[in-house]
Formats: sequence, C-alpha cells, structure tokens
Amino acid sequence: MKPVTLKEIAEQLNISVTTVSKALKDYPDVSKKTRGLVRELAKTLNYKPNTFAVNLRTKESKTIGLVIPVIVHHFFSSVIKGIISQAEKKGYLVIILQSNESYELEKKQIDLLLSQRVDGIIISLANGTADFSHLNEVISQKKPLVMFDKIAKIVKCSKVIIDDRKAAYLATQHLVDIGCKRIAHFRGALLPQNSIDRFLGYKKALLDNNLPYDPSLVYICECGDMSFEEGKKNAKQLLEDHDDVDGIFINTDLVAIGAMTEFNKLGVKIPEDISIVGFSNWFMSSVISPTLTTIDQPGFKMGKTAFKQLYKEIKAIKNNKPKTPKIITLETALVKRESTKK
Amino acid sequence: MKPVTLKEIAEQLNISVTTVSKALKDYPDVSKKTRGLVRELAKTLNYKPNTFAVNLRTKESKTIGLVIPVIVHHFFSSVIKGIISQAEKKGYLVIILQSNESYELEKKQIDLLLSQRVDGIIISLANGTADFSHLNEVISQKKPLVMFDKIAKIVKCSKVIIDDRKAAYLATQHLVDIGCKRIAHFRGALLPQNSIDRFLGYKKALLDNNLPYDPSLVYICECGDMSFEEGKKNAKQLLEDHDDVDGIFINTDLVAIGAMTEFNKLGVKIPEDISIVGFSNWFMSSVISPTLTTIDQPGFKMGKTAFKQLYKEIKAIKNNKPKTPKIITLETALVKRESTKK
DNA sequence: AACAAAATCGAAAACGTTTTCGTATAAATC
DNA sequence: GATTTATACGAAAACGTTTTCGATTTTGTT
Repeated sequence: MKPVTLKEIAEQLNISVTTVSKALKDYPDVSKKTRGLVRELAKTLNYKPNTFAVNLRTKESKTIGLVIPVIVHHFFSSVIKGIISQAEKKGYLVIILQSNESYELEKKQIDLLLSQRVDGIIISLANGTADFSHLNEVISQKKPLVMFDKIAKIVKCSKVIIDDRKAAYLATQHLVDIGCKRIAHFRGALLPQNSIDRFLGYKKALLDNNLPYDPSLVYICECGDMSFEEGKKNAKQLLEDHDDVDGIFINTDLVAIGAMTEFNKLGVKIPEDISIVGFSNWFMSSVISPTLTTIDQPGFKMGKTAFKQLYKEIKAIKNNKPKTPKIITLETALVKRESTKK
Repeated sequence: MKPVTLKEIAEQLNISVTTVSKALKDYPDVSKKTRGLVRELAKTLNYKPNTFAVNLRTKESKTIGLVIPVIVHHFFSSVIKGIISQAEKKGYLVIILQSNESYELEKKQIDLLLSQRVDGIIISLANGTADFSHLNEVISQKKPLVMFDKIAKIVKCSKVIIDDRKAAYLATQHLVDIGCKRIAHFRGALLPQNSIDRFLGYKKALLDNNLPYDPSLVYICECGDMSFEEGKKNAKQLLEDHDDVDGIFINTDLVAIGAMTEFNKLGVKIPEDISIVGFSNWFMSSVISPTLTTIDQPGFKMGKTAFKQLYKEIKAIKNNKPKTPKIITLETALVKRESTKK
C-alpha cells in the first residue's frame, strides 16, 4: 500500500540505507554483487524514489515554469509544445500558467513559481506589463529566466526572438512591390516591444520607398482574446476613414482574418481592392479564402530554443559558473499567398 | 542570499521553530502577541515556505498532471485553459505532458507523473491506447484519475464526456433534414470510444430515416497531426469512389476543413453539391468560406469540470472517504452554418 | 491559598533522500 | 608478517517543514 522506500529495501537485504542509495546511483564504492541485489529487489518492489525527498535534499525540482498571455492560440500552443518536447529530453517537467494579458496576474504567477521553487522560468510578457520588478526578483534569486516573443529589452536575461522590425519591413515591402501606394497598419498594443518593432519596420519600409507615413492609417488592436472582433472593427473603421487604402499590414493573423471577414461582408475584394499581409502564419491562414500572405513565426522552434537556453543556464548556475544573457534571433520568412496576389 | 527558513525567524525572535510554524498557520495555541511578531518578521524577511519540505511532510504536492494527445489543437488547448483556470482557484499547479497519440508515450508519461507523485491525473487517451494497465496502476495507487473526451469505458474512474452518439445523430439528422439522401462519414480512428460513438450515432440516424447504411461510405482518419491532409485525401478518394454523395458527417472540424479545401480545388460546390457537418466547433470553422456547420464541443467547460471532479476526489481520498466514479455528460449543440445551407 | 482549567510554548520525531567521512575487511606490496 | 592500498560498507547529519505530546505558565474558581 505505502510506497516502497530505501529503508525497506535495506531491511530486506540486511544492509544500510546508504548502500542501497549508492547502489541505485552507481556509486563506485559498492560491490557488483550487492548492487545487483539492490537493483533486482528495487525493480521487483517497483521502487520509485520519493521526489519530495529528493527535491528537498538536492534543492532542485527538475521542473520549470512557463508563463504565457494566452493558451488557446496557435503560436503560443506551438511554443508550449516546443518547450515540453525539449524539456522531456532533459527530464524536466513544465508547469504552465497564464497571465491573461494582465500585469497583476503575471506578477502573481511569477510569485507562485518562485515559491514553488522551479528550477527556471520561461515567459512571454503580457501586454500590460510595464514594470519589471517581478522579473528582476527572479534574476536576483539567481533563477534562470528566458523571455521569448514579447520581451522587455531592459530586463537582463536571455531572450529568444525574431527580428520583428525586419519581418515587418519585409511584409510592407511586399505590399509596395505588388503596387500598393496607400498602406495601412493594424498594430498591436502600445507597450509590447514586438508590436513597436513591427510598427517601426512598417514605417521604415514606407519611407524607404518614398511613401508618406500617415499616422491616421495606423490602428491599434490589443490582440488579446478579442483579436478577431478587433480586426472586424478596425476594418470597418478604416473604410469609413479612408477610401483610398489599397494595402494593410496587420500585426497578427487572427486580426487579419477578422478584417478579411469584415471586408468580405462589406463587398471589398481581396486582393483586388485591398491586399493584406498578416503575421505569425497561423494554420488557419492557409485554409481561409483567400489564403493569407503572412510572416512565418517559428513557434515550435522558439519553444525548443528557449528551453535549451534555460537548460544551459540551469546547468551553469549549478556549476557556479555565471553566464551572460544571450539574445537569440530566429529566422522568419514571408509566406506569399492569395491575399496579395495581384 | 539563501532563502529564509522557519529556523532563522525563530532565532531572531528567540522562540522555537515549532511556534513560528504554528504562528504562521493560525494554530490556536500561540498568543496574539507572538503571532503578530512572527507574521511581521516573516513578511519583512519575505519568508516563503520551502515547498519541497512541505511536500515531503504532508505527502502532497498541490500539483496535478495532465496528459493529452496533442497540444496545438483548438479543442485541447481550450481544455488546458479550463483546467488551469480552475486549478488556480484551488491553489493547484498543472504539469502538462503529451502522448502524441502514442500508447507507449502515454504509458511513459503516466509513469513519470506517478513517480513525480502528483496529487491526481487528468487524461484524454491516445488513439493507440488499447491496454489500460497504466491507468489501473494509477487507480490502484489510490490516486484520483479523471478521463475526458477520449475515454475508456472499462477503466473505473470518473469521466467527463459529451454524448457523442447523440451529437452525431443530431448532425446526421440535420443532413437528412436538409434533403441529403446519400450521406458519407469520415470517422476517427478505430479504438477511441468517441469515434466509435460518433459512428454509431451516424449509423442510427440513417436507419431511423430509412436510409441504407453503406459501409463503403465510411472513411477513416487517424485525426492526429495530419488531420487536415487526411481530410483532403479522403475527400479526393470519396469523389473517385462515389459520384452520388450529397452530404458528409465528419469526425473533426480540421478534417472537414481539409475536405472542404480539396472539394474547393476540385470544383465541388459546398453546400450545393455536397453538404458538410464537422465536429468540435473550432474557431476556424466560423471564419472559413463557406462557414462550417458543426457540433459545439465545450472544451473550456470540460476542462473546468474535469478539474472540479478531480479536486473532489483528492479531498475525498484525503479524508479517507472513498468516492464512486462519476460520469459527467456535458451538453452539446448543433451550430448551423453555410456548409449545410440549401 | 489551593487547586483546576486554560493558555502558551518547545522538544523531538518524522517525512525519505543524499553525501560526507570514518571504519573495517580484503587484497596487494615489500 | 608487517605495512600500505583498495574495496566495501554504514553511521550520521542534513534538507525544512509539520504535528504530537508533554511541560510550563497563567488565569480562574472556590
């Protein structure tokens, strides 16, 4: 009934707990014979070390925490998958918490993970996060921290990102290349670095092509749970505000799909009347009609990379060998589809 | 540098560790004064109980395990969200593992969770799972186990499901109601109970409407990572095999969307030539063209319900009060959209 | 003042593991 | 045969908490 312990194995074999423990962990100072006996008995009794005791003793839990803004989300669930699959290879478990795009909640979740004493934390920031004391707390506790996608440049930790500015530039340039002259932008929330960078890439592409930058062509979406609705709303507003727009670069696929739905309803033809480029390459984008040109954002790889980096830092800290934060930039690509086919 | 312990608080106040512990946990046998002092010092020192020690002592980790076949999946990620949000309310953390639709992996993950000594496990079975010894192992260790969606009737544990047979019946009946005479079915893998039930519901609806059941109209998809491709492949095959089909009830939205994509490519009009009903109500289904009629499967609620049930059983076992397994059936609804609009 | 009852505290064991360090036995060396 | 050197084992402390139970002090009662 009760789980088997080292003590019971020791008693049955008439040896000490110490020796049993050593035998199971391949210590050199235990004879081949007793090691064999211990191993055998442990197997027949189905011995499983008590993680609680091991954790207490070793001060590590082989568990990491992951905090993300949303879960039901193609990009983020891809990242989760990447992290979990990589963590599994190294014998780590992953505790997932969501911030719901709320700073308060994010702070609470970090606290929770710290008091849970996870071995490291991976996070993508909530839109509302402007204060970083909770993250600095993690760092000052010498716990490895890796940020991805929605990062804060100011926090001194490793980061896994894409070159948002470059990707946005590419997307906008593509719209220019196919002949768009009046290009709008549905940007993300104000705070997140990546939504800023995408905006800057958009702006730079316009200027490099001698197209005027018109702030009234930039619309904001929070990109939270309501992304789709926001896309619809902005699309409608855009039509009311401007009748000459022939291209839009949109911060997120889901918003883009909302916009396309609205345009479709209002009789605006895509790509004939307006060309659209999204961002992230959600699976959905390849099956809607017209299919959506977008930037491929490698979620799965980002997850894997983030864990790999975290793992390195966990090892490094364990060996008392510091590690300077590293910024890893993954490649993206423009995926051309029907929404920009002239 | 080192985390604060009860001992340090005790030494600073010149009292015993016992009293500090009691003061922090509102034991009645500690005076108001000392409790105040302890509380205050604990706060200023930012004391956080060492979870490892607490776990070891109390034999519970306030952590549960979740095993699902896939993560990047609208339904499953909704369930994850439901479980996590409910677990949070009760102070539980969730460790997520994926089985990748593989029995071997599923077994390994369960083992992992057991050796991790989680307080309970929630699982949706892999397609390949036909042996249930790993699940019975969980039960025989008196660890609460709740299955959802893809369940095994034979395993004696609580389950959260929908009435798949009824839902499938409803879906098929709808096709009949709009005038379909020759209705195909893309079913799921052979083993999962829900794919069996959906098939049975389909079959019964045909017979109840005096339509012949033709086995050659039933196609199989594994519904794993390749769902979309499977849908395309089956659609193509169906057209080659039969030229008189005017309706299809499809096991999963993603497969249905694959099929629709293929039909679209081949010039088959939906719903004019063939009407389609999917299953699950993925968000995607509401934005593709034509929008997909489907069965709404309440993932978020399923997750919440599954955790609630698990929580009840964790409490029950703690109080040495057994609990007979409970089967909870959630409501579904047919969502009529363009793919069945005649 | 004597006693009972209540209030307050602490010693100690326990949870199960890991690891250091010492000791005893066996093997090797001269 | 005496000494060194491997080899094999175990005692014990430590990780930080919870909880039982006994001891002491204070309060209340007569």
